[in-house]
Amino acid sequence: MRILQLHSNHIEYRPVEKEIPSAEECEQRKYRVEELIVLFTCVEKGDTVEVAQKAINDLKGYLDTVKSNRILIYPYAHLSSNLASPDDALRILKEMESHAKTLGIEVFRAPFGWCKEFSISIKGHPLAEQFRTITTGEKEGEIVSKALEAESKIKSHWLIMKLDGSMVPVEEFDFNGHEKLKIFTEYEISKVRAVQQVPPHVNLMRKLELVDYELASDPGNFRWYPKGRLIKSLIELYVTQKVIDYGGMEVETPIMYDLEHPSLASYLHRFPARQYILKSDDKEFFLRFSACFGQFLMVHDAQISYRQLPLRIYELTRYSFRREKSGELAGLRRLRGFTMPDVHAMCSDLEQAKQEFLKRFKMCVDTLQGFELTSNDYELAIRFTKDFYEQNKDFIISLVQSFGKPALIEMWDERFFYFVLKYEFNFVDNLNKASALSTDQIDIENAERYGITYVDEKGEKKYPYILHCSPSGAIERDIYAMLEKAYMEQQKGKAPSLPLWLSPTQVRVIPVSEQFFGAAEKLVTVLLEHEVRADWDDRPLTMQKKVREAEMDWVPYIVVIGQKEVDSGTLAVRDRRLAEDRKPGKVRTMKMDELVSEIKEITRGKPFQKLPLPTELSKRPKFYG
RNA sequence: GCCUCGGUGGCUCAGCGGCUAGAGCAACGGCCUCGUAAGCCGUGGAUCGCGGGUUCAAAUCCCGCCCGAGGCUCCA
Repeated sequence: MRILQLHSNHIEYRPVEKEIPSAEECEQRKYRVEELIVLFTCVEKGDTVEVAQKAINDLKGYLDTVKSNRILIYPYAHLSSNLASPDDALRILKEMESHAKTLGIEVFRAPFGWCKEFSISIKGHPLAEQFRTITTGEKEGEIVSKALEAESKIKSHWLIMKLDGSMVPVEEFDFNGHEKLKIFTEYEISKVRAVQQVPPHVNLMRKLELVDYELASDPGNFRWYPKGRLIKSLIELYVTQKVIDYGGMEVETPIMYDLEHPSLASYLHRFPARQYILKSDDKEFFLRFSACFGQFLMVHDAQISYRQLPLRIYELTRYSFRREKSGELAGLRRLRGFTMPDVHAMCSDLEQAKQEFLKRFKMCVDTLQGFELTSNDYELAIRFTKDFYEQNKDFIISLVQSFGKPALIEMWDERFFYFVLKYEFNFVDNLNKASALSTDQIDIENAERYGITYVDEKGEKKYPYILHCSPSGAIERDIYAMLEKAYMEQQKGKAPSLPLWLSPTQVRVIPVSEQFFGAAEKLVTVLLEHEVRADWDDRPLTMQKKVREAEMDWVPYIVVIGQKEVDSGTLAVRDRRLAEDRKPGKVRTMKMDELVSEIKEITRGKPFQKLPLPTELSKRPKFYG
């Protein structure tokens, strides 16, 4: 509903002729009303009785402000191109009239369905002219809940699957030795609560100058400082490399799609309230919430033979957008704009899908390993329909056995999502919150919806099974998990750190005094030539202070250079990994090539990029703190 | 979205109706030229989140909004 609302000295109007057959009966004379609010009102498609009442309720405050209690409801179709039917419009307008009367407002209503002439005199004060758009606010939510209503009735059975393949209800499982699985299970089922505290990774991401909130954007859209950008970029390269090794074909697709596109609409309307909508001319676009759209549309248009299956297609979205409710956003854990690797596999039949699924399961474990996250750091959840379980018991058991720890099971009596089987690796953080990292699912619905087919041996078109996998989960969330894990280590008295291949500075060189600036710079040059990220501290501070700051930057190797090193040709290397129990890192004596080959060995197989910051610390701005 | 808590120099925080709004860190200037987690002195820097209201007087009390966190909910 749209209302042009005018605080007027008076209005005069006269019905001239009927515009539609269903026009209201009325006296064809001149009407005049003094000292009132004129509501030029346009009823739009989908407006309900609730909208009518809300329009009047909202108006009440305005009437008090301008100290008036007289209104004229004037039907005015010209405010929208999405009109309700005349019958509906009249019904809504009458509802406004009667609702206003019950609130004690003096109401006039101009006849509906007439071509009218009018003249009006409007007051000049700042609040005199207003335009309002009224919706129920819950409108979209209602569509969602209706779509999901049937689904929410379907019962989930919560179980734990042990390594021998047996399943017990969660209440009967002995969680001794599986504390994190217990926390995760409780989080999934009952949502237990934690203390009030800023998530540790939020402080760390800012102190380390990686990422920060951007107040000028929508909440949940972050700014990335050089060090954070480097880390994110390295992870992006790393995950992409993993997927290409597995056989993924990397593509790139648009971030926005036509809201009215036929194959997108049905998928989309399941969750209509979570989109960013973008207007361009008179069209509306939504920002993608996953890579599915672009890839499915691309595969839809492709000629695919059974010989080419499984067909793996991959994109790393920068970004995917989900307009999560504001209360759900939390640091890097839950964002509105995030980076998501997404690899789909089209498989000919269930047998092929299962084999492929297993292969990808291993890829996921392997990918997280690169972040130094192992099965000790996350919990497996598997979700499936009862039917699927009955027919594929051994397969599901093999997943749990391959994982090596008991897993949380959610089993449904009936299928209500588009998938029959899904798993995630869930990270449990310092606040006992769980969030999914890697995930994969077997989708039996979307091939048909998107018209994705392949040609089988007999020359017939068939719908493939589609697997949806994110081997790492959102990149931001990987960083969240690493920072949260580092914080846990710190609580245990260890030095928190990032994996060496992700450390923005791998080697920090600290000259003992200005006399050794030249030597320090030379060391850095050599390290850079070997593709080691090195920098040196040329600021006018004491050496002790520089060591301290390097430690607070989580620099893995700190090399102090003075007369001794210049004379001996060796390096004094303070090794962060050797720090224990809040004691400073041990200093090792090493040759340059030993240090380089140690770093090369530890970072082998991982991507490398230069640090996008000056190598002299004095030339770096402080982005935070 | 709802409920609760918070927002004070770049950062962390103190002040919670009444002197010119403070401290530490950081920045800047100078001294110091240093051997593995904070050297010393000085200078500049604040529309107290934004808007409105109450009051002789508002960072402080009230209302609305914005941002963050926690809870509820949600997580394709």
